[in-house]
Amino acid sequence: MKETFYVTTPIYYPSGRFHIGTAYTTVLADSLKRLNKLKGKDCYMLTGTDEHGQKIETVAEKNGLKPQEYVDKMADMAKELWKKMDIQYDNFIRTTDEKHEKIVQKIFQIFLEKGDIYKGEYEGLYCIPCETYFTKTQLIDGKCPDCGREVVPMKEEAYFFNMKKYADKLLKYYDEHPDFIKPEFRKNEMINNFIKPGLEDLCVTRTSFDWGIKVPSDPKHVIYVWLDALTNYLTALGYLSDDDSLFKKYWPANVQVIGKDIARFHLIYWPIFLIALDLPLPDHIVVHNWIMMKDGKMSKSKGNVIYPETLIDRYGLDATKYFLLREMPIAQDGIFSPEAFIERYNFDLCNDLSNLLNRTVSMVNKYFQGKVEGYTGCINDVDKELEEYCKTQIDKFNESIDNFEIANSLQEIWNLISRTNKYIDETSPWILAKNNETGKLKSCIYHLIENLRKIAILIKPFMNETAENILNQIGINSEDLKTWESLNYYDKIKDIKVIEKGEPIFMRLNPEEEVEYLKESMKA
RNA sequence: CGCGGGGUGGAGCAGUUGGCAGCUCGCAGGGCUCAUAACCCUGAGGUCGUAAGUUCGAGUCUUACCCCCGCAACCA
Repeated sequence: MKETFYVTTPIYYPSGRFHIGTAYTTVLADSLKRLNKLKGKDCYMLTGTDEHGQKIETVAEKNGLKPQEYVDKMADMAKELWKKMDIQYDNFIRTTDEKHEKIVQKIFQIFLEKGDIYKGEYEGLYCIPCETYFTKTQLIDGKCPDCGREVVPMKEEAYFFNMKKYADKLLKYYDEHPDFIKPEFRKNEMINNFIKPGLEDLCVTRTSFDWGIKVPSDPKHVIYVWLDALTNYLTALGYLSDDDSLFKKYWPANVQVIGKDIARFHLIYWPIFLIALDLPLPDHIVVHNWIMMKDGKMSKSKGNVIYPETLIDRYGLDATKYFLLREMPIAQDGIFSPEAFIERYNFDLCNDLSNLLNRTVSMVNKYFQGKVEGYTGCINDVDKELEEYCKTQIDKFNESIDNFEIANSLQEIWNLISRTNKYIDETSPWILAKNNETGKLKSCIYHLIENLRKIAILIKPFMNETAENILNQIGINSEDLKTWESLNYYDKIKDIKVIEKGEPIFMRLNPEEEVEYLKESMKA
């Protein structure tokens, strides 16, 4: 049986239009799925929407809709965006799915019976008009961060999950699985800020609104966000349902991708729920940082919000994905700026990659009527060095990927692209042609084509269309020459014919015009 | 003294175990013509936040101080 790979995104809260950060998380997960699929694994990717809660109730009302009507609309919006972005998810879970709701109730009952959940009182600072609790640190000048009005101390009956009971087990797990949390400093953040000072129990129900899953044994309570939301990763696979074959096949998850805003919930509460359910924990939880703007956080009031559609519609999906994956380090905030986007596009995609393909295809046509017969070995040290460099870069790529450093792994691919461009100057094929040094010329062309083939395979998980385009232009049709495994050999291309007139896969953009365009679109 | 991350040529960043300070962009000069004002080469530019210490030798270790950022409990 094939090795399985289960990757998840968070379920997104559809209280508004998805911005580029949401797209980034999803692209990251999708890329990991595609990579592992290419490596031959049996993959399953989950995404979805988190549709309950106070805020949804409020936003729906503002739009003159019932909560269910509103979330139906938003789930469609999400699916449409993921379609546009060619996200290959296998399941889209909605927390309003009846199947999900039933299992959440079941899980709640299990915890209740085990004594992990108990009834208590939730106390906090409450904004009456907003019907929301806030903590002291959330307040702005001591007032409600949403509406600016006074908050009052309130309490209500609520159920709590006994987190304290599991704190030691969680620490032990962290300790025994150093790769569980990526990057590692997030783990220390959790330990120092929350666990070491003494974990507080988590409130898992509310009575102040009812757009949520009811507690079966006490229906005036609805299950509050985290127990409902986090368990989606299990319910989506049919955990505790009549058909749990997917769960048996794919659990535990290999990688769960999240943003830093929900780190605490995924790094503390989620593993504890799993421990309490006596289930194995995921291999890795990858916490990525945020996409910031030059002037700080994206916000509508600053007029600096960039939506994925803006970039995709004008520059294409692959360019958009490339920028996100290349520019956003996992462990630091990345910065989006129109200038940076256009620079990446022109330098990396046009000058380096597209140009390499273009000049190579042109030479094969010019010197050999578009034909490449086969491998003729290494004619000289330059060839040999190039082959070795290629191998090294693939190793480096793998190393970075294993650490979820996607930006670095792309960097390694681009180093290979640059090295290949340099190889053309080192071998000067136009001189070889002039001097009728056919043997050397053949070897040079073969090496260029072979490197392009490898480059295409390496970028395929991140830029599928571009990869296919490259392979098509250099005439690689055989599926055997498109596999991940085929990165291991150098000599298998035989009797291919490149496209007669290669179209540039990326065309240079006018920086001034495009920066202007992006700035305008961000204001709107 | 809450915990953690960081301060490296004009900008953005790499720098595993201490051993001649690198990358991308920008700038200056050159090369080539297969390709896109592209591609390739060379050069200028840094007392690696400040001060002291350990060491034959520190961006890399220790201590103190200055500055920036993240986290700090129910916010998806």
